[in-house]
Amino acid sequence: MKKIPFPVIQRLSYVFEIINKLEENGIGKISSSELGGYLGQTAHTIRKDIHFLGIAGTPGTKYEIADLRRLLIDHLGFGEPKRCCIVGLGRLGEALLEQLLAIPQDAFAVVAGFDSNINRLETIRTSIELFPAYRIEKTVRKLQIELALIAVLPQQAQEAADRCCDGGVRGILNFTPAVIKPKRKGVFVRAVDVSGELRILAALAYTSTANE
Amino acid sequence: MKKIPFPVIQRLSYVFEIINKLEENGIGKISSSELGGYLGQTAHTIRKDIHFLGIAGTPGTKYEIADLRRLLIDHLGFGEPKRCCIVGLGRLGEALLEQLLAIPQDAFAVVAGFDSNINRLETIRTSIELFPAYRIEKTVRKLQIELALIAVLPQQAQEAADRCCDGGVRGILNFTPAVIKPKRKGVFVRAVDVSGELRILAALAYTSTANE
DNA sequence: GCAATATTGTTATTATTTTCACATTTTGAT
DNA sequence: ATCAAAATGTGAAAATAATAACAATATTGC
Repeated sequence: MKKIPFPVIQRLSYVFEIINKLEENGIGKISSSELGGYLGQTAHTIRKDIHFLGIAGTPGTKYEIADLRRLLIDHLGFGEPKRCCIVGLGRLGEALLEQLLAIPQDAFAVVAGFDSNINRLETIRTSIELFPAYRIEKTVRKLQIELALIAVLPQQAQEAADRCCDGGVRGILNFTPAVIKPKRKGVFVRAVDVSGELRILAALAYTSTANE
Repeated sequence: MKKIPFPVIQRLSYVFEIINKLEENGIGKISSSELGGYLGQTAHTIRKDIHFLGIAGTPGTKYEIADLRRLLIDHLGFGEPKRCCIVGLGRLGEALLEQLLAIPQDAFAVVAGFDSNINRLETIRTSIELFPAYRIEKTVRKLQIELALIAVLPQQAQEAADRCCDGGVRGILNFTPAVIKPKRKGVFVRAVDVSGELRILAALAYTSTANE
């Protein structure tokens, strides 16, 4: 199987999100140009992307959403819900938990939360199981958690990530300003860097006007 | 002036963050390979990136951080602090506020917060000024706010963004799952899409093992 | 039935981005 | 002084990604 380039993975992930919503609304077919509209891309790009999954439709007809969905599940692993945990249940961690539980999606299941402050664990009311931080490794392994959201203090971010790696997660989403390096090979890290994003926005706005 | 490609802007934004931290620690020089280490990039890439800013150093010597800083300020507009506001002060908005105020940085100044719930405005204790949502446009204009963080409910995201656009912001950072389209030309939008990021992580992990 | 239209599959082209290679220059040790 | 090591500037090459072009196929309306 040929490796799928990252930008393609990015777009196809979004395509999956879109067709799921459309399917809920009872829509059964969609064209590459329609998808392009949702993504802000051309129909060419979409077709090329889909082509990485193999043949998905027949010329002259739109794509069957069910077929697309099946291909995306097979090639990108969007099958059974991925088990996630949230490490750090401060304001941010709680907000993330709320957001993820609010969206009715079968793609992700938040199955555990961790915090180093025991008192904190007792004050939070939620449907998921909560554990003290020292039990991250064992719990991650036991519950077969694949993805971890890190929302602790920046100073504790690397340690939290290390414990998740030890437990066997496959991906880490880092919400702290600290840089996290995966302890094991095969663990992917992505960062949600608020001030970094702001800086990029500022630079985009500046360079777009400075050029005139 | 030649247009700077987006990936370069992204990396240079990060470089700015790094050299600021180093400068605080009293470090005055840095090499392209050291910077590359921080960014997970090669020295070649870094040099090429810096080259978009013009000549920054002299062969044989490392880069003077002060010079780099000056160039980044001139070309990417990282000069005076950018004024920001947060729209939506639920758990997420409050967490963002906390995070931005906690990091001692002169790059961004959060100068206003908005929420449609008046009671909410009275219960939050913070150093910044708070306003009801209907005053977004006027306040943004009056305080010359350039960047807006949108943390409202998804259903209200587009409307909140529209008001910010009317007030004259230059960039919007969208924390809701909803897709926001800028009302005016010249306004940049970036999204912090948690489930999207999770999906990408899941796909990366899946494709990396499926290939073996 | 047939032409017109819309749609996908596929190849080719172009543009962009990354990587490499090397000349030039400074620093520092011997 | 001289040589080696390390660092930047810069142009070329390679890899990657986006865009375009077009052939093949189905649908629709008449």
